[in-house]
Amino acid sequence: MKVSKEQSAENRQAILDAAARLFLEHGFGGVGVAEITRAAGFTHGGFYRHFASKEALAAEVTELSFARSIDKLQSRLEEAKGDASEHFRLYLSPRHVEQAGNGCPMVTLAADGARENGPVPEALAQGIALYLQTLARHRPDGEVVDAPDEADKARAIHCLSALVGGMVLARATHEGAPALSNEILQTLQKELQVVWGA
Amino acid sequence: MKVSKEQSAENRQAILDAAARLFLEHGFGGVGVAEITRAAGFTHGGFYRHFASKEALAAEVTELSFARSIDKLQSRLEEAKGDASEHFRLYLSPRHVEQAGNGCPMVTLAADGARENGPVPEALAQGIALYLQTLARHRPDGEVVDAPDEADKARAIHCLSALVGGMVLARATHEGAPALSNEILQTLQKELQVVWGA
DNA sequence: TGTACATCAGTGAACGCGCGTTCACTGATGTAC
DNA sequence: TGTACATCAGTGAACGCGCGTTCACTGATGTAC
Repeated sequence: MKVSKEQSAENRQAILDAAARLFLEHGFGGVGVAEITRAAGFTHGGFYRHFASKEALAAEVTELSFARSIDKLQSRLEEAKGDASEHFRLYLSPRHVEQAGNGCPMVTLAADGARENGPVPEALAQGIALYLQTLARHRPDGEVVDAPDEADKARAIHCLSALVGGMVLARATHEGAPALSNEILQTLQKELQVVWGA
Repeated sequence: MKVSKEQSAENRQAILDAAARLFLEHGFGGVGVAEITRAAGFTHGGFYRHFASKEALAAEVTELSFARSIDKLQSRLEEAKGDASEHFRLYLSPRHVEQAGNGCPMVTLAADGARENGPVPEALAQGIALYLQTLARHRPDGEVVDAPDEADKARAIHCLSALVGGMVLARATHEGAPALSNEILQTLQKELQVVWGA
């Protein structure tokens, strides 16, 4: 049966939200179209009324996840007036280790998506560039600059690399070596506070 | 036809080597048993004389890749008498961005393998733990200690996280934003030299 | 040492399964008059 | 405003394909005598 335009738009968003969560949890290859639409409350046949292909959905999910991640980063930095420690604390939390579905797209999708063809790698590169730029524009003293200098960019690259790598390692050791997983989180929090504050 | 024991052992190793390269390039899900055995010079049917399953192969590849990576790290640190800058230079090189097949297993396999079931996650956690321990035992002044202190461990976690995360980001931006990809490599090299040397 | 035979590494066809995608169909929506 | 009809979101069966795995077979290896 046909549904109203508003309902259809809501349903499309429901598929997108379910896909974002499931892709972040299991990777692009780890979840199928049928599972995604089922999670959104539909059957798989109607999927192609909303998206041209699974690949197109993956690209849109990438964009959406980065947009949400960057919003989160920006609001945290602005609330704390440039103090990034709260962002580090939330990023490097056990919750973020366990709940990948609402987490950072760079941890789960970057390695995966870089190997894809089609529109995903481009969305990925754009997302990373924008994330880094956002981070670089916020200085430790609370100032927000339009054109970050070399030190701002270096600080952003340093912190983001350590956050992403640290989360990859913390997730990978979470089951087999949970003590190490926690040590990685705790240690990076202290280390990055120095990097950011210096 | 049957082949000699020596030949058979060589063939098994050829499959293992081909699998290591292909898994590191395309991830565990991105390459099939048939492609792996073909790359090693055989047909897929004989695969199961050497390995119980694709999963078992993946676990062995994980162990092998970590062993090679840790050997590489150790010999580089020992040759340079504790100066890690040569290791950072090689790790953060364009060659490592482009040739994942002979590169660090943490960049490609960690996010992938942590989501698997079976023996892979365990091998992954063990590999990361051993890699970190090896790094922590080598001090900047060239001393090699048996029991690293807190500062040694923090240094190791900090540097490894940034290396892995940096490589993930450099790979993900390599096609879509090559200038940024290079900037990440260059910046991290300088930043980590400070972290290591401090 | 020579011979007869059991072993088993490798072959290639076949199996079953899950996946992305297509399609005929349904029936509520939205529109033309 | 009311009615007849075209549209199209969603359904569920079906398709084709590639994958991991199995299996009967081959023939060189290695062993028992």
